[in-house]
Amino acid sequence: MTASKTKTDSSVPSPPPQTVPPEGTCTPTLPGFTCGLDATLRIIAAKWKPLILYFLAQGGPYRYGELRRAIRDVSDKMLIQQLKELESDGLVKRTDYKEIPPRVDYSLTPLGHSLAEALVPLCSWGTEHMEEVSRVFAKREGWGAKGR
Amino acid sequence: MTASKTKTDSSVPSPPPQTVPPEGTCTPTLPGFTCGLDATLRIIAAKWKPLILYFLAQGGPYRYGELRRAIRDVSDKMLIQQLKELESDGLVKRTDYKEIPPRVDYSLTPLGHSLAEALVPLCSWGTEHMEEVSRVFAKREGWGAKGR
DNA sequence: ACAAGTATGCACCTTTTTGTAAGTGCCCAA
DNA sequence: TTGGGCACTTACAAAAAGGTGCATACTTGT
Repeated sequence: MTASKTKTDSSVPSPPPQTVPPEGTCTPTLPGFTCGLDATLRIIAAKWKPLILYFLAQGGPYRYGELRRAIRDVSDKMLIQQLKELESDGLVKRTDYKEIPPRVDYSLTPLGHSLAEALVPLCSWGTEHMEEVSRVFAKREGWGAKGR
Repeated sequence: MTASKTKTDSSVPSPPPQTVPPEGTCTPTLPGFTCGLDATLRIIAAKWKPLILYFLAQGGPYRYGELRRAIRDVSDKMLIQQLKELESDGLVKRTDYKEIPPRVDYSLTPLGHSLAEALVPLCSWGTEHMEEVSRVFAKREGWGAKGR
């Protein structure tokens, strides 16, 4: 077995050969998160969440249908589902006008805004390196059955 | 591009009801990506990739085993798999010393480095808002069967 | 000799995530 | 009446993603 289960550390002979290297930069402040990045990822790691946040960040509040059309290829189910999670995580605010033909809109909370801002560099990176990125994808798709 | 919805307008009632709103900020330069963020996500959206990049970014090159121990809970399969993808995507460089007991190490390419830097804000966000984040998780887990 | 560590490969299987299609209640326009 | 839009909801797949465990080839420590 490889060392997965932290069995009893019965390591006797030469136990600390290499210590887990970087320990400073990431603050393991709270239980469960290895570092800030880890914490962040657990909140936005979903296919459409970053896009939703980013979209909401750049326009004012959006109505459900607008978002739906703006974010290409997202389905109702996914959009609603992720909006709900974002809402219950305190990143997005949902406003229901309780009107007869339904009218609802979504906007960012301050927390959501701050996260959206943290996403900006990623967006820039993608824009700046888009050629490389698309080359990568050409490779993946072109080569078909192997890479991934 | 704040509030305008392309209403250039058609006073004509029917056909173009609402156009996809924000079209400026994200540069839809290349086919397939709706914006830079989209492109970036397609490259790093995997459970361990951001963590791998981030780790590699803060120490020099790491040997396979070190990474394995450093990134808690990752399995051999996943680590290797994602390292390979990162390698073939040009973000990570693998150096095989071809020694008898295998010895290999991984480091970031310049491209990988730039991406890792774009991840810094996310890491900071997580660190800064870790309390909120863990509250969110307490809710999710505590409430069990409903939320998510 | 035997266990353990090194860096992977591979087959098999479970869990998560995402997608598809259809349906709801209500209103307006043709 | 039919059709469409609005904002969702639900049941049922399909597809990823992730995990476990065994194997390799070789060395070193016990």
